[in-house]
Amino acid sequence: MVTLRYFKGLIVCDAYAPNTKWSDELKAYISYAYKYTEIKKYFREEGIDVTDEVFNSAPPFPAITDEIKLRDYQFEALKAWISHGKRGIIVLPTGAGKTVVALKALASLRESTLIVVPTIDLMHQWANSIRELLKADVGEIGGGEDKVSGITVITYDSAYTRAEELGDKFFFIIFDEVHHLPSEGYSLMAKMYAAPHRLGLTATPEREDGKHVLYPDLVGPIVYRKGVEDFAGKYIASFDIKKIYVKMTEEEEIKYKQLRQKLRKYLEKKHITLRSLDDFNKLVRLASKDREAREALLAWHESLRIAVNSKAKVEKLRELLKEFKDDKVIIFTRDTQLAYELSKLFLIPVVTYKTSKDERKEILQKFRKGTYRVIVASTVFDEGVDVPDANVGIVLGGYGTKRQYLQRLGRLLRGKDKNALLIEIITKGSADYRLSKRRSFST
DNA sequence: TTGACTCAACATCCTTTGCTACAA
DNA sequence: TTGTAGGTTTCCATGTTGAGTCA
Repeated sequence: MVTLRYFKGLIVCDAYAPNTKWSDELKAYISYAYKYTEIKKYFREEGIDVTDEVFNSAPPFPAITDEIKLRDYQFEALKAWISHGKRGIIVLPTGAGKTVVALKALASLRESTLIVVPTIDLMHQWANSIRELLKADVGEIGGGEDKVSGITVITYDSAYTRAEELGDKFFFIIFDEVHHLPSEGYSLMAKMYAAPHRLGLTATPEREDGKHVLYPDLVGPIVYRKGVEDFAGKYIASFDIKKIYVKMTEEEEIKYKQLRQKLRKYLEKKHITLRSLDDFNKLVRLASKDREAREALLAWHESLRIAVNSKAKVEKLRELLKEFKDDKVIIFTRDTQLAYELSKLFLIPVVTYKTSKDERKEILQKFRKGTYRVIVASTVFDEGVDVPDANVGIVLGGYGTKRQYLQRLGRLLRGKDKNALLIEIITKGSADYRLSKRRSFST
């Protein structure tokens, strides 16, 4: 006879099982809570009786009304997840209804559920969807709210700081925007919850740091995947992508070359070749001690800024704003400085992380109503913000990641009646061109 | 409750154009 | 002569968010 208990993010048992280790402090074998299912299965297979006290304090599942109708692909996704033992990740593009699939899973499981989301905005959005679609009572934790219920929505940060206390209260855990999960702190959090049933949702599972390989251990494998190209024109708007190339001014080009030269000289001197991210990090480490390295790195930053924010882009933008004078347009920049400059120059509202909550809300509302036709944003809208439909997006600058690119495109695809257009303005012969190539759609 | 602050965590950051020292 | 590793176990900048604190 073996007893399984939960203690502060750990499963505690009085006999050995694979994945456990002896704890002198607790005088028992322990493991991170997420190994709960495996441990229990092991004892069962060994013919050992198990007294399971792990979920003794789980809140009851509330009364719900389930009238959710799934589209074909949503049903397929759900089926795939169930057939993988109710563990795994569903990849669907923005606007294809990931939330609905998750709510259907929740409604069919009827187990106490925790939904983990990256922002407070998303927390409220999920809670509202649950109230509307399931007519259920819902708890919220984060952003000043603190109510645990049989269905609870929580921020990643709160899920992390309160993992010890909440890890034994939910059988089912949903990670929205699951690409956040593999980071150091959050992956530890995922291990401290005992929930045997796990569902991850994202449009963009791949991470720049390669840590997406951790998914199978933390959540389960990718069980269903569809991209934006599978749905364009059907469930989300059809779209076109247009690239416009511009050149730096003579002045910019001279400055750009000077800065690049500075970087190159330093790299040559130190026999460093920038071939991988590791090489780059080497330079960053050097810059913390070596003044010359720091200057070389600053030169790199500055050269990138010049290329990404070139004057020709602004002039091209002026033309485009005239051309699309009847459309709803979002302009995306890489840094806040350019966002504010464009706001001043074209007299359009701007949203960055410096914009107050109230002001942001007001701007988005007016954009939704049509009072504002054009808005400019830095990288704030890249994720988790419910941005009203626009049909034209103009990218002046961004990262070299597919994730950001897809997320920005996703901002335009919410409404399916209009054809969306994403225009990228790129500075030729510069680092900006390489960034654009890296994030480019056709891999 | 709010507002203004600070702090911590997370994400991005590369692709050019083969050196030097040391061990086997 | 040929092959291989080249730093320490953390972070040059900027952008973004959530949580916590204090008035």
